[in-house]
Amino acid sequence: MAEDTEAQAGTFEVPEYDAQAIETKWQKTWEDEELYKTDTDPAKPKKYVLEMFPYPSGDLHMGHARNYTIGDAMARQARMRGYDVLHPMGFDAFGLPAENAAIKHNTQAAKWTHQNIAQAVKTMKRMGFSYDYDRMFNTCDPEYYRWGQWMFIQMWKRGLAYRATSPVNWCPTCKTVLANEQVVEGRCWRCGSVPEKRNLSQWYLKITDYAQELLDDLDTLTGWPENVKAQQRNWIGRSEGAEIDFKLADLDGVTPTDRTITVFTTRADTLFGTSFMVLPPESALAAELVAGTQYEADYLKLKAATEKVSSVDRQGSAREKHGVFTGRYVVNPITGKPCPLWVADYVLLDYGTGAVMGVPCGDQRDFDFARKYHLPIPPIICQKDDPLYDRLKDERDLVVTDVDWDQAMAAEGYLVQSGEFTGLLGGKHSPAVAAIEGWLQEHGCGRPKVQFRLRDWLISRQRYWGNPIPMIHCDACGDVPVPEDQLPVMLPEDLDLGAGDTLAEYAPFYETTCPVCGRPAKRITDTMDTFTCSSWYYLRYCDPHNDQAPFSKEAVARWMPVDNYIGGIEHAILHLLYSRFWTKVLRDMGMVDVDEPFKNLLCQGMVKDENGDTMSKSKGNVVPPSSVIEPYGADTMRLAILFVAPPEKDFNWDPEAVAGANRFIKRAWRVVWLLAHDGVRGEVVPAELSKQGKDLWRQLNGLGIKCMQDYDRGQFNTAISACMELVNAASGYVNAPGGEEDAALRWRVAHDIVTMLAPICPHWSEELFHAALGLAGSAYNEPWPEFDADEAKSDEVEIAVQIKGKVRGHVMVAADASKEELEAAAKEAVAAQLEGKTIKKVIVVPGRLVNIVAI
RNA sequence: GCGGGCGUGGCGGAACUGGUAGACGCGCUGGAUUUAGGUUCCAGUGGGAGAAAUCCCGUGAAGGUUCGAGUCCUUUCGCCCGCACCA
Repeated sequence: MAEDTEAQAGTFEVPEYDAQAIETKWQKTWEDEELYKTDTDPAKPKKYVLEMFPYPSGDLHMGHARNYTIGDAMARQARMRGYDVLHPMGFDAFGLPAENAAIKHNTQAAKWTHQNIAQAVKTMKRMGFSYDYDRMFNTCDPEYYRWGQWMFIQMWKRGLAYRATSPVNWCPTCKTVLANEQVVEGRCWRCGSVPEKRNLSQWYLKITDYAQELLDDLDTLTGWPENVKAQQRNWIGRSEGAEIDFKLADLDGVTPTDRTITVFTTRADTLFGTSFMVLPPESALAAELVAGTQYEADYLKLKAATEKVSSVDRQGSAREKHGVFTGRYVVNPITGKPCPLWVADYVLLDYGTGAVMGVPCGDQRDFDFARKYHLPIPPIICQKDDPLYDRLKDERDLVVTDVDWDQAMAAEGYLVQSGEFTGLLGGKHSPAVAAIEGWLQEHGCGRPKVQFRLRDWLISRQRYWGNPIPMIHCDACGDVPVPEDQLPVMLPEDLDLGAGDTLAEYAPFYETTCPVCGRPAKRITDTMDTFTCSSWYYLRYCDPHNDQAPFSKEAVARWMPVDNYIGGIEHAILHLLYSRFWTKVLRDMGMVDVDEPFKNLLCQGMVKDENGDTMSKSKGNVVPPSSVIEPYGADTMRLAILFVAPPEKDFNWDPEAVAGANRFIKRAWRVVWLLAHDGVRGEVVPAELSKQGKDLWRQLNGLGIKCMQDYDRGQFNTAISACMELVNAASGYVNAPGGEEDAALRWRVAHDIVTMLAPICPHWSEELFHAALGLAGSAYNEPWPEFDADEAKSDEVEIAVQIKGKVRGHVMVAADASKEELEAAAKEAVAAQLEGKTIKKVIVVPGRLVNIVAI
């Protein structure tokens, strides 16, 4: 009988691995059978796996391929592990590139967009991604953007959407305003132009209402990478301090008036050191105070100069500060002394109160400014070992002119010349801060204040290809929302962008009547930032065909939050912060029950070229996915991408690594065929296996468990390496197989290899599942194999014998040896080296090592 | 300046809660198959010494805790990323 088996194995010819034929065949079958339709079995636990949807600017690139391969492996694995899986895909279809392409090629933005989408979908299908295409939508579909408009109106009703006039970032190239988040390193996030400051009437969403919660809830996001959370904390920029009221002095420069100017500071402890106050050039108050005075001309010059200097130049130059005196004074509330009121370009209008108390001793910027304009630098903080401390600690109001500093004092130190507070320890959150804030509050001229760096989200864009803001401006009634039964405000698709048509000048769009008074009125022609569209798309996937509401509460309750969200780090602030905000707003509207939309976040690393440079069309170093799919197939591509590095790390494209992945897939193909052809489906009885069969069985269980744990951790590279080890072991077995007694084992190992690799190489697995294993149905629906940790243990293990922590030998012992037996065996193994030494202590770690402490 | 992360062979990377550092792969070396190249298969591959058993050194550097440290603590050097005149 055994002879027969061997003879068969010898003559059996393994079919060739033809990736192209296999992949096209199964892709068609999967589509015909709707294999990836979302499960709806409430008895099962759910898993929502989502990859950040793409902007359809052309075909998919390597970054997309990596992103979606990671998500697909997660989704497939979850399904096989018994989860009800939601794994959708769609397109973030509004945006400037489509509009620019339409202008350039004299076509329509919609047409260009849909062509790109068609191509991208084709590539997604070619990659074998398991999306539920029935749930696919594009944000430019009226059925989708309708609800974005509806949500805007709900926010408007709640006071979370508003219109305001203020200095905004205007990109001269994109011809639209930008949100703060979209000005990256002082430049437009999309085109790199330096935005201008313009004073415009724009629409905002009140994200600042949620600043504290957005910050606090970051602590609950244990499944998010630290750097993303850090970036968001940074961006929200919470800072604890105090507001302090200074009275504006009368024209005599001494007598306090009724007008106050309030500053924000985190360093109330340095109040005694305030020698001037600064307003920003844009300040309306400053303009008013200098109007008609001798100081006005200089002020206007500074204001004009500041407007001209871009934010990039402001950072790039040596940061020289410019200022002018206003001719007026303010009164320091704690000393009663007058301080000159200046205007300077280093103060920001929109942070804090837009006014700063100048403390040159404690702040480098104030110090630089004081030096340049010869303002006093009163010492109010120093170290106890500084001779200055002894000189000043008991004196009051000493004018010190002989200090020889070239920079402000260290942030922490002891107060001097600070009245009753002299001697207290000063610094951020110091006793001195608390004491002086207490004094201010008691005297009614100050109060604690929490300040955020985060500004409201500017969402209006002066562009065509976006979701129209559903508002109407009526001269009589003001801004009124479009009635909800008239939604969506349809974006007209017959504009001739090539000829310069814009929404603002397109009468058929903007001409309307006021829904309140019925008189002629004008539609708002701004569209919404595309990030509004991507702020809730993950909710729509839960219920994509709903035409009564954006989604049903039940559907969202079933699937949210997203369990695994995968995408690029470039959205660390923009999309991920906006989506968190949007979710919280919808929660407060009673539409969703979750506080946070994304439970686990994975920011995949970049795919760079062979030299470590980012791939780009202009550099000509782009490796398109097709260059791998065509010669090797999608499965090799997927395997290579996941194996070469952990998902969150950048990696350099390496053709050798791809060839290696292809080598493995072919080797595994052969091994599976040989095992399966010679195996029989049935229960493995470990006790009856051949010797080499027992070894293989043990390894199967051990590696199966390791592989599963690695999948759970999202460590695909090591999950694959476990599969490789198993294939290596099986390959060794095939070269010297056991007999009939191993038939069930052979089949089982073949089956498990196919199953364990199914999330990564789905076509390869599906083909073997049917052709080699002779099974019906789909490998995608195959339950994950069960492994037994006990079966992974061998009877004997090799343990290390250490002397004082250094490995000095190895010894084979029974796996279930007692500590005493281990110790005895270890001592024997290194007896020679223990000679003449005294054993102080022996540490026994069963299954691993024995450490003998001997001197 | 503030915040986050990372330093392991020739390379990508393993080592999950301290327990035999370098799994797995790439590359390289030798061998088999082949007319040859390629493919495939077998063996080897951190550095140093040695014929070998074996020994010494090794996770950016220096200290520390521990029977034992890539892993924990302190200091330090280097690199990457984010924010930045935010008061």
